[in-house]
Amino acid sequence: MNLQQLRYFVELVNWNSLSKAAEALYISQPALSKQIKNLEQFLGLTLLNRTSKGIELTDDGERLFHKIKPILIELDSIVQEMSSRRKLRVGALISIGSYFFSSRANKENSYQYSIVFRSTTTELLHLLLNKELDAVIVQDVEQFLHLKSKLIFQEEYLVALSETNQLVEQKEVELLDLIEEKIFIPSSSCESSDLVQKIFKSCDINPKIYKEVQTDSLLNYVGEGQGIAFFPSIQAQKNTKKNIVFKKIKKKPLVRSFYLLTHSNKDTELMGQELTNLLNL
Amino acid sequence: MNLQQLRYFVELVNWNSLSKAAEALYISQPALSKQIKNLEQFLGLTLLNRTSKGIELTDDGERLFHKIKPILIELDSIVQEMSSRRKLRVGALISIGSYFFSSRANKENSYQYSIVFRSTTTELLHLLLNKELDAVIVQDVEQFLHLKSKLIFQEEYLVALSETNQLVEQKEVELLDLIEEKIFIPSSSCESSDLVQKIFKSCDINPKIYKEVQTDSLLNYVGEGQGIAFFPSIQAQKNTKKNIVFKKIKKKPLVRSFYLLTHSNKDTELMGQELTNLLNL
DNA sequence: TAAAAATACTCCATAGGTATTTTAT
DNA sequence: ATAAAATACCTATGGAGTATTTTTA
Repeated sequence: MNLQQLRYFVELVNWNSLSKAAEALYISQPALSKQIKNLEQFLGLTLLNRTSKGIELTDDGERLFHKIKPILIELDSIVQEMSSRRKLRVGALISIGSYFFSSRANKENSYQYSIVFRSTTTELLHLLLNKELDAVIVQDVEQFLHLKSKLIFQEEYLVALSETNQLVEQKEVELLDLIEEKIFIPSSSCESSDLVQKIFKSCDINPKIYKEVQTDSLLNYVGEGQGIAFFPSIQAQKNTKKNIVFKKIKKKPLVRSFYLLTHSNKDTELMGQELTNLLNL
Repeated sequence: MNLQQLRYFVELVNWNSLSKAAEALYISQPALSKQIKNLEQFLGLTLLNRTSKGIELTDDGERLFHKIKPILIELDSIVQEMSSRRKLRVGALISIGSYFFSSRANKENSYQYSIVFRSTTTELLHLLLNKELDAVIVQDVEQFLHLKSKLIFQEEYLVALSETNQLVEQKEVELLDLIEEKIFIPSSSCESSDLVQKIFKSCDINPKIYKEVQTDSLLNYVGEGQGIAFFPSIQAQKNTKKNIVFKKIKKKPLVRSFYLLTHSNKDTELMGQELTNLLNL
């Protein structure tokens, strides 16, 4: 005996026909027929009288129905109540999250989401697919398998220049202006370094790229006038180094897009506006 | 979510270890681990804190436990009560049943068994294997697949002679005395006709066998002195025809055995003595 | 390093599907 | 003849197993 059989039986009582009930349950008539028979065999009772014009409950069937229906209702309400205690578990990259979520949201737990941070997109997707997370915020992954996707935010990259660089005179710079510059990118493959390399490759430009380790170090190199680097505009806004200037790039060739990935559009809706509020824009 | 997971969870609470609980549940530790995780995923909650020295319930786990346990207990009691309404469904051959069961047992339904009659052993076994019956009474089938078997009754066959036959002088007859007689057996293959033929074959005796249709007709032929026939002693006792004499056969070469076949020895025990009472011996 | 839990895989039971047959009106 | 349920057969999901790895006191 299992819950499914009991649920089938209780629904069945609303109809005087296995076929109709099966339709209402979105299963085939033989499947329902079999499950009801299994239930009868388990109990050792006949629950239905079958006729060529439908079915009717036996006395035992009536008795079971009246005893089981309240149980199922109570069980459902317990599940609902327990599930309502659940917070939507959102995952995001450490590199994104630490910039995007206000400390208030993170610490006071005042939203109905709990947020966990992981270092790789792969790990986040894995957690989502295993349903250990309800949603993940990923960069530049618009589609993945069966997951539902929603674009939640786009952000351009700015170029960081030393204040001694002659390009600081221009209001905005062209990508082509930068081909003679030494470009510093994070050494470990990350969304930003991947994006930069991809864009240059797509333009058939072969710039001088120097890999460095830390975001902080990148800024140091730039500040010393040794080369340039690219930063998401939000990171640029947080910059405190005085000898560094950020310039927009014409036509915004470098843009990162954040997508919310979930299993169901319902979850996406649920998070909808609140997620935007959560973002520290 | 299913009942199994909930039952596992409730049992688990009695232990502070997945391994111990798994042992108590007679399943492997990984199986329990996975099911509890599935339950957690379904609810979107963490029910257990896992440590390297065991587990402890989270607040959500505590809450679920206190809500679910009474439900499971109630469900079990409903199942038990429903199952107790079940009568053991016993099947028997028409040919046996109409002789063996008193009309009182059959009609008043005063025993806790319901009895159905079928015309073939095959059909009975089929119903038992499909669990549409809990037990069947079969003739001369001692074992069948995994079914549990219990010998409940044995009965010898008597030979029916015309009162004009010279063998009526003897108190008992030998099987060999009968080889010159015309032997009437039912034409359609039944347990009795099979048995008679089998016994003669095993003795290397080739008697004159005449197939007839009905048991009643057999007695008519015998009464008219045209030949002999074999009958189970209980049928012999019921005979009302005055010109027929029944004689025991020396060494009881023709005996039929009735077995009770069930799925479980438990059912056999349950029926035990009461079944014997039920038999109209 | 030793325990407990989690993971990776394999296997098999069974729920559910489609096609067909049986049954009763 | 028709409508409903039952049966036969097939497929695929998931529960449970064994072997192994990970974690943490």
